[in-house]
Amino acid sequence: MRVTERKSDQTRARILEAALRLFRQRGFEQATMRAIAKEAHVALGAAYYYFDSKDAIVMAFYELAQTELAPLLEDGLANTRDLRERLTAVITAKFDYFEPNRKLLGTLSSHIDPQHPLSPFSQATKAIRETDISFIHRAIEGSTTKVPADLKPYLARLLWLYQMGLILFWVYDHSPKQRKTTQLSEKSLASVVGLIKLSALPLMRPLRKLLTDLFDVIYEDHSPTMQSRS
Amino acid sequence: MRVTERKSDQTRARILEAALRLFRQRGFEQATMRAIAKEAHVALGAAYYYFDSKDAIVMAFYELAQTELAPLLEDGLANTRDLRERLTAVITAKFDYFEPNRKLLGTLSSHIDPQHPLSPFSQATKAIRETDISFIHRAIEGSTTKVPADLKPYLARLLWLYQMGLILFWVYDHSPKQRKTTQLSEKSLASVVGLIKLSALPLMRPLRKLLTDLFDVIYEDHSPTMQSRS
DNA sequence: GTCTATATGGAGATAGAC
DNA sequence: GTCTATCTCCATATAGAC
Repeated sequence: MRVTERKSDQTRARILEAALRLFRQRGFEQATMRAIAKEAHVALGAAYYYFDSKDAIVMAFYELAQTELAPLLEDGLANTRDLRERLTAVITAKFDYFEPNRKLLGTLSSHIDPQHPLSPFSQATKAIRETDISFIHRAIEGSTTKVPADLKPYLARLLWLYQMGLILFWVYDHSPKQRKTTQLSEKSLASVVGLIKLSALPLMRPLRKLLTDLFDVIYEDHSPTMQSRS
Repeated sequence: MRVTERKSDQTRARILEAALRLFRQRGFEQATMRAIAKEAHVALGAAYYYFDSKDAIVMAFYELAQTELAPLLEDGLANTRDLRERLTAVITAKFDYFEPNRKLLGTLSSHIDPQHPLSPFSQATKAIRETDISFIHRAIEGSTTKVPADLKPYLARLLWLYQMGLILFWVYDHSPKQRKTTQLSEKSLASVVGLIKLSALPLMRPLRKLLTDLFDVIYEDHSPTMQSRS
């Protein structure tokens, strides 16, 4: 029996799909585990057999999204070497992919707290986050734009944060077809790329330093360090 | 009987205090209405007599905070005319005041969604928000720093957002005594004020335009407008 | 008007039979 | 693996005493 055909995998997938369907229709809180189980034609206990908790379903959604998104991001990066266009491709791919689940992402954005497992900044989502950042990294690396050496180690994370901000705005953007987000993306992206190019001027070194210093403070590790005695 | 002595006001206050105490001790979700009622030495029903819901208690906390914060902010603005110092005073006053409830603010920051009543961006908290912004406005107006005319209508809201960002960071800052936030505030505040002064150069006009344009997109009203025919 | 006692209904989660 | 039956806990509602 091939692994991909295992009945349990199908059931699991069915439950996940049912959950996503309900999340979309009625939102996260309204979609109770009972309703999800019913929608998937399994008993409540079965749903809990496959997913430890309701949050675990969300985690599975994150992982599924990353898997499905990867090739789309690949495609986006294949077509151009212009930095602005590359970043646009990455962001647009995400908007397109998440469009059906925009409202779900909305209620999930409640979890800003890095301590909460479902937060995009949490330990639990670290692998997903790092993969995501690596796409931004590649968008930069494969472009024709030259990035100053002192800025290089920071830029991908910086742009990732920027892009998370756009997504957050998008999630709560109630304008028709999220037109405001489109405008905001276009205008701000042009500025951002403009600033990156400007920042390459030798004159701008102090400003770059300022920025990277701020970033160092934010990411600085304050947790009690292990005494290593090699 | 003086209004301030009404027994019901005392009971109400006692419930609010009990709630805040529990919120601080165990966090928002763990502090159940039952526990709050017990802590306040009233029956569960009494708590609901004074507050329509658990969220209503939080709203009362917001309002209390604003009332108690106002004179502290006044003081902060009375001592200096330097813009950086004035902004620092406002932000520091808030950090100091909210220190005991930092974790509570943390769980409340879940409500980023402007649709949620408890969100700092919601309709329900608009009055509080506007008062808060007016303090930033006064910090700017009473300072010696000259603000370009085209930037003026935007600056208070812009700095308010910036300051909300700092508070958000502070709320999740687990470094000892929130030292990271202190560093971040100091460094970024100096830059911000520096940028404001720089932005006054005639040369910088296009950059100001860029910024205000972005801001217009964000705040632009997309809701169906009433046909007014006066 | 103020408050107690009790009820409702639904949530996430689990134990244990099949 | 999958089910049924059940647990526990909660926010909230209400009837009616004082």
